[in-house]
Amino acid sequence: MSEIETIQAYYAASLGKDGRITRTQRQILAAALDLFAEKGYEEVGTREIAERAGVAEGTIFHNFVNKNGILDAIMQPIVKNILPTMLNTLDQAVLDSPNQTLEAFIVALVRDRVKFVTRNRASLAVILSQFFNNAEDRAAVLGMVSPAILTQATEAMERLKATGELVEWPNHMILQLVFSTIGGYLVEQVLYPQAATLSDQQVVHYLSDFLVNGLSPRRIPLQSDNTAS
Amino acid sequence: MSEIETIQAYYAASLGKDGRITRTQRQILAAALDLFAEKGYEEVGTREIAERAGVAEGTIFHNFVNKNGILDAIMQPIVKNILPTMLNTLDQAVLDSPNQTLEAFIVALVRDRVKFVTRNRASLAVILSQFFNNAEDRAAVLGMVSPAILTQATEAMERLKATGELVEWPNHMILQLVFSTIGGYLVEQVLYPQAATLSDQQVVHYLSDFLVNGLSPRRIPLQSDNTAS
Amino acid sequence: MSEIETIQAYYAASLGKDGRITRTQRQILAAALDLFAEKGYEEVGTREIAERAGVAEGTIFHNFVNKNGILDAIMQPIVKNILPTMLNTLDQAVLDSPNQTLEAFIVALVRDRVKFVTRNRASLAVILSQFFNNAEDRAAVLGMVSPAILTQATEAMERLKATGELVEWPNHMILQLVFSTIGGYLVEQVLYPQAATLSDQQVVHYLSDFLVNGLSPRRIPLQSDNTAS
Amino acid sequence: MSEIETIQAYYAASLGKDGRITRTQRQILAAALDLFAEKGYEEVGTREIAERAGVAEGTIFHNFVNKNGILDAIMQPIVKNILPTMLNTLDQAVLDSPNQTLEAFIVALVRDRVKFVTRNRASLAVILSQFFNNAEDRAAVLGMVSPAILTQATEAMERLKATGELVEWPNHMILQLVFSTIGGYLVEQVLYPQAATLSDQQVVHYLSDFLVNGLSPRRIPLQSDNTAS
DNA sequence: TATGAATGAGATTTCATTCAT
DNA sequence: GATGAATGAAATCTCATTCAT
Repeated sequence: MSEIETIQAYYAASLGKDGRITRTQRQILAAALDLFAEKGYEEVGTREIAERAGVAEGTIFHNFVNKNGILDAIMQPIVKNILPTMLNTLDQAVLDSPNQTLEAFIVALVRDRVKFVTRNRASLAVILSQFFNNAEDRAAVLGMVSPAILTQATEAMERLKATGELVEWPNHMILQLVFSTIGGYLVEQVLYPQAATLSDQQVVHYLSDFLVNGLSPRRIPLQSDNTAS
Repeated sequence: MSEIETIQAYYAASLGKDGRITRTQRQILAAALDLFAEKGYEEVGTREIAERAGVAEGTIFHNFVNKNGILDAIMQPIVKNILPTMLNTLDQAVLDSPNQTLEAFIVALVRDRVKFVTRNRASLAVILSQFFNNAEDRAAVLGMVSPAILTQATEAMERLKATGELVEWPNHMILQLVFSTIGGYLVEQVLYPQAATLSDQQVVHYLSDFLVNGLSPRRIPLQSDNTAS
Repeated sequence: MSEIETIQAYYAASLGKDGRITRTQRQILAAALDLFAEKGYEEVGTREIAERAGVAEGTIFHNFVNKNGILDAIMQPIVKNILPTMLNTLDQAVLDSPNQTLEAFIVALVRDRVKFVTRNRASLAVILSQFFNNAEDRAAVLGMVSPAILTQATEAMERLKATGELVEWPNHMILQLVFSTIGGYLVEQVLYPQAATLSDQQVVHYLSDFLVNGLSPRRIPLQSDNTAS
Repeated sequence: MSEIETIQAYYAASLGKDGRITRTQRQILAAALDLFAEKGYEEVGTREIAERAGVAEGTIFHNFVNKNGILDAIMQPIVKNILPTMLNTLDQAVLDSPNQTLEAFIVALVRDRVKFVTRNRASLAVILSQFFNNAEDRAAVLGMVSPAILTQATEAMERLKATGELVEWPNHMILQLVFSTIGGYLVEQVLYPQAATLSDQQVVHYLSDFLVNGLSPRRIPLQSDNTAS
């Protein structure tokens, strides 16, 4: 994953004539982000957004064409740029060192995600909400996982299984467990932004350790212990 | 948890005068459940529900007072029971055999949830959607996690830690990981109902095994092995 | 004015097959009377009436055909029977003694009205409300003042003017003042049923005295006094 | 009372940003006033108002928030001012000439009210209707009779009694009679707007004369005359 | 006779969007 | 570019009334 980890940096690309985001646009986006995260897209009216942003209702349509245009402006940078980039980064790491251990692999994977979640809570709340509420938006999020990436991920898993680093479970199930663990952290952060009792570093440690142990091939002594009891 | 594992069984408690759910009410609930699960609560109109249910629009309001009343009738039975019974199971398992292994404990927990998810996909889809979309509904779901239940869960974890069955991590983190793992399965089922490639039994095996290994105390040999490599 | 001064006595004539008013009908009428007087006809729903009456909604239509049927049952006895009777009584009194003084005449007039108002507060509240809100009901109330009665009243006023008992003002204005004075009392009673600080007898005295003095021909000394100052 | 005698003049205070009433708002208010006066508030739909006003239905809600908002805009200026200014007049009359006769005093009072009624027939019809129909609106009208104002009125009456200008009756009864006389005229004007056979001046004369004679202390000669006859 | 579930026409209200200024 | 009044389609909801039980 590269340096671009904040949404603001992406607005320039999609808004404004000369790659610049207007003060007005920023006000509207900030207001909408707050409100969407708090109440959900459907529950927020354009009048409300305009009021909180301190602009006229018409100004919203001047700048974003649609109510949906605001949502796009919030989701696009993450869905179209950051997440794909992140997935590519993951893949690159795997490709770079084919004989990497599961631990190193997972730690790298988790660390990036945790940082990202911490930095983009509000936007992720909106994306998460849309993901579960709108089939189209869900497709958009899922669509960014290109088949190529999936293929590469599958290859990585097979390689790790071959070297005895990964349990011999269906790849589909392994992926689900990895996503669940990271996703669960995401959900917690998004829903309780205030309760950050652990440092990012600690979280990375726990999640990685949990995943590594959960997905490592079962050792003989562990099995015998269980059998013995 | 035990006997009550289908939503229909709960409707009786909250609807109808003598604990019975009317044919009309069932029609409306079925239609609404389908539509909500498919398009999301906000996207479905009462007219549409009435049409699919084969009743007049007024009949909806006669039976459920509100559009929101339908949603309540769908969510209530699950929301009011899923977590409490889940933790009941946990408590029961602990009471039944205080020196039980983490494995048996988690297997019981996971098995119940997997069955429940499989049986109540549509309703859970609606609840999941509302949970992320509507602060009020989220509060309703979370509000039912009474402090008493949390205390019980905490006690159970402490006991397992004391007997060396559970890793010495913050309880909060352990809970999050358990919820993540089961929740991830829930999300997958809810979003891709068709793709059931694994049997319930297999899923229970994988999830349990993953959790048990992920949450077991780290063995010295494992650590030294890792360090050695 | 005869003895029939309470509404209940009239229900028999318009309801029930054998001139009897059912227990159910009484319940409905009582509930409706309360509610109409409190919130106004339009603001009260049939569901509400049924609830307060402790009957099913259908029962109302069984007994009164219409929602409007209830209103009719409340208004009819007064509008169709009592008020006309009262007006005829008034006329009779005038006819019986053509050379009566204004005082005796007005005292008789006022006394009957005051008693009537005191006894039928609630129903009068409903009638008053309808009078100002519904052109049709207003016509019904006004229609009960037959031209014949008006003619007789005019004759009475002319006679009193001829004998120097009544000011030489337009009859129309004199009637308005009489109605105003009595109507003002009606309004006060209807709107503040609780605040009955004066006895009927006292009220009759004040109203009569006020009317007699207000409508007596002006004496010379009074005029000269004013001029002198 | 003085200058502000038309409702339009009051709208400015409660509507529009810079104390101005929009052309659209005036159209809506005019249409609503006509319809409410003609059929009563409950019988008029917003669609009907919009049609007669020549605007879209949404425009009503854009400008008045509620259907009830229109009613408020019609009632407020009058309700907030009619009684206060009425009693201001009373107070002013007393301050201007403490030794004024009852006659001059009542003439001033009546003249103001008669003018007001003549000019605001339609609005008063709506208010009158609501007053008798809706407990809430009634409370609003009555609620504006502040204790302070009542105190002033009472003091004025006591002063007039002390100077032998006013009959020694309960203040409450005197007020009722004054209100009845003026209110009766109001009702007549509101219900039969067309039948204006008398000029304002004549009406003022009759009502004042009636009140003055009705409320003047009874002269001994008058009493003896009556007794003698 | 009494019931109360079902009805559906119609009422109010919301809201994204347009457009003249 | 910004405004905000106006729009009208569509949504939710109310309510008197019917009718099978």
